[in-house]
Amino acid sequence: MKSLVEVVVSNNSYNTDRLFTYEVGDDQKESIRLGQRVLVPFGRGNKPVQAYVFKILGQKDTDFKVKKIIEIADYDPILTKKQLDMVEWMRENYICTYMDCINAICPKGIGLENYKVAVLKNTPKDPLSEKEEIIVGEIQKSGSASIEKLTGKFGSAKKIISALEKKDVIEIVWEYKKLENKKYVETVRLCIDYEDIDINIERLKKQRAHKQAEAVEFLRYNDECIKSDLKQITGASQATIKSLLQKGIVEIQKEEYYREPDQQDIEESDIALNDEQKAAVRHIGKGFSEGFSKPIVLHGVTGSGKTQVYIEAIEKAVSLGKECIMLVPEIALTPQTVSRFKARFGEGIAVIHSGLSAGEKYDQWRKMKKGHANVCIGARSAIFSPFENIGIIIIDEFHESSYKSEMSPKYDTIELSKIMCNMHGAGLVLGSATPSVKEYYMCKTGEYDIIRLEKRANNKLPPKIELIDMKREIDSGNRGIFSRRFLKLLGDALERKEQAMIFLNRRGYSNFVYCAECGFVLKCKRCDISMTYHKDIGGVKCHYCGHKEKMPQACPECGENALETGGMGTQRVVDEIKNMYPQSHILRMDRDTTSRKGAHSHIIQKFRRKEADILIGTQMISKGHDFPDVTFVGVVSADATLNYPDYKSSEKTFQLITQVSGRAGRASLPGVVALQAHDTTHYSIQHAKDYDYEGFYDKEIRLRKTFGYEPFGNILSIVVSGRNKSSVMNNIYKIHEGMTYVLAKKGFEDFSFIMGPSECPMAFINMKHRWQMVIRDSGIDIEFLKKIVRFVCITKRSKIIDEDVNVSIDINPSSIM
DNA sequence: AGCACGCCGACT
DNA sequence: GTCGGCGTGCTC
Repeated sequence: MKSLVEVVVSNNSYNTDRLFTYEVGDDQKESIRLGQRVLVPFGRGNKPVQAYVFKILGQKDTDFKVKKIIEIADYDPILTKKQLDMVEWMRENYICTYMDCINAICPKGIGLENYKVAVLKNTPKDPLSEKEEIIVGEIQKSGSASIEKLTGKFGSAKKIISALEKKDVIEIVWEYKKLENKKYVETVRLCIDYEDIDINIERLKKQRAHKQAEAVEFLRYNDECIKSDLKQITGASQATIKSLLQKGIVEIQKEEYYREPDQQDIEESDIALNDEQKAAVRHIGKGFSEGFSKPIVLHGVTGSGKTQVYIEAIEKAVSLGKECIMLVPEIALTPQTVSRFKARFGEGIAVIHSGLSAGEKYDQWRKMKKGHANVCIGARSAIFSPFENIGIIIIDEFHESSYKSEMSPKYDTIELSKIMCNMHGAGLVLGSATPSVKEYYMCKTGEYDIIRLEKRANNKLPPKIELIDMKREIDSGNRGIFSRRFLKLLGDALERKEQAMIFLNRRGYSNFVYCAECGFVLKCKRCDISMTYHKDIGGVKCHYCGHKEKMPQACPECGENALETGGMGTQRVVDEIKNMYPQSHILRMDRDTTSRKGAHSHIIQKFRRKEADILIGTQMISKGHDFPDVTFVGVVSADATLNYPDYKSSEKTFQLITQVSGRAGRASLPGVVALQAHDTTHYSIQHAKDYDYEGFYDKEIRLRKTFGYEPFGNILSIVVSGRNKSSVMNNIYKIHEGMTYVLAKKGFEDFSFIMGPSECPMAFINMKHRWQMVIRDSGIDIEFLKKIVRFVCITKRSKIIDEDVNVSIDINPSSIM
């Protein structure tokens, strides 16, 4: 009988994606716990690897040999018990490995470095060669030497080392080093009595230790000074402080320090709630006393003050001693929300988003883990906050596609939130002005609760939306980007010294470059995508792989000097507006102008301070920002996103128009929206124009039902990608074959629910060919389907699929391009 | 993944 | 006869 545990071993191999049994040593029995990180010998070479304790089996016997845990890596479990359950669930449902899930949940920066070292074993029986002597000497110097260093130092070390090993002179063993990315702040303080300070200073001066005397002088009035500050202010060096330390004059204290990512200006804004908001807070609050039975959708028009409702609900949870998670689409985009939360909850806030470095993320994680933060605000990965007792999870703008992960595991944050809430007995609030059709359907069927906020918080009417038919504009001779009405409304706003926003969901200057002579279109060398012209850099860029090139002088195909640009992007809009309104100050916000850290909030701040009249941008300008002086919003091409071969494109268009329109007239001034479109008859544009969510929903849900899309059915996509096209094709067919083989064995004859294999609509991206299979769950149980996909693509992966391709599995993908 | 084992060709 | 090339398969 041995004391046994089951662990998940940390390596990214599909072949080791299962639980392994290890023995717990007698000295470890006391401290072993679920979710802990341990170090285990693994494989034939007994290489030490990290592992995570998933099950504690207790006293058991096994019919196979077990190894012993080397050590417990950290006393406090990295994963909570609930997170372990979450890992199991994700692995099962998103068809991925244990480690895919653990990597998504755990912060980076707690790692392990492995290396082989040579140590001396026996004194040699026979005399050694000259080279062997050198190596042995090197090992002797410090008792052990890493193989890597030895081979780096001496070219032929590898051969000699193995010869020495064979002679039993040395032994190769594994060593490891724990990598910890903690930041400490060191504070210096005097540890002599106040009365003795002068005596000490005198003594130091006599010793001609002026720098030290100066430092002591400074500390007399500034006790507990941060070491780096002390150095900077008094000019003291490391040596100065060290000798003071040795003389026993000062002491240094190490404290854990949490890097605080962005020190935003914190603005206090305590707004009194209106009746609707109060009712919403009451409704949510009821859950804390009566229990939360179902998710709550908070459907509030833009500007209805949803954030204030969130704050009140979180306040309530905090006062009950519970923890809260507040999810936002992309935190870098909503600094205002963060600062409002910071104003209300102060130090107890942890902030997680993609702009943070690994170290900063780790710090925020520890802050929560240690209970120094009880509210986490962040992008989708904040759902993995290591809280033990969650009271409420809020997802703001929950319809946003950024809540679906792009990387394996391709999780759906809303789905995970539901599971988390069930485990913690917490409430789930989904807020949006434009709920996704799927979730709204759940409200209709009664699976979700719904609260409506129909009034804008300031009681203002929403801005009037004017729909402008660009076809008619062309017919009447205007071939420009902007209609006359658009320019009139923009000009009016500028004349009144108010601000304007212009939205176009495409960056760059123009989205394709073509030859007027032969019709050739410039495409990316790495992708099968047309290049976008960027006037500011005088070159073309590929928006899929980031590849940049100079703009060619002549057509690469026919050699004629006839290259022209077509289509438009934000840069061209800026150019044209600048031409028409030379006096106006224009800011552009898109991925090109915000790539630098902090550039995003810089632009926002500038526009808020009214240092510019017009803000031109993409998606980024559409959400969350509150600019009180914006009275005009222009949408250059409302139907641009409508023609994608994607079943969600209508929904996305409706949402985008509604969100953008909501930017106008948020304060006392009335707003107006100019909506330009070539196809003005489309239902998503028509309903968006009238703020008619219900009308849009009715139409959309009928279409979804007809075609069996969400929420009436599920889609599972398998994409194989790789550099070698024939290998990609070969492998997707092997997966297809593997699946149909298993299905046939289970009695299936009709495989019409599997579409493809076929080339992806975007068939070549970043030097990789892409082929896909799209599977619908009509006539087959989705859980059964997942099991088969797992068997073929994960369990039997190395038997079926070649090494040179990547397989990506996505359940209900947000797009099948 | 990463390592050991093992089977084969090129060399002392 | 032996060294080391990489193909194969296993990891508690």
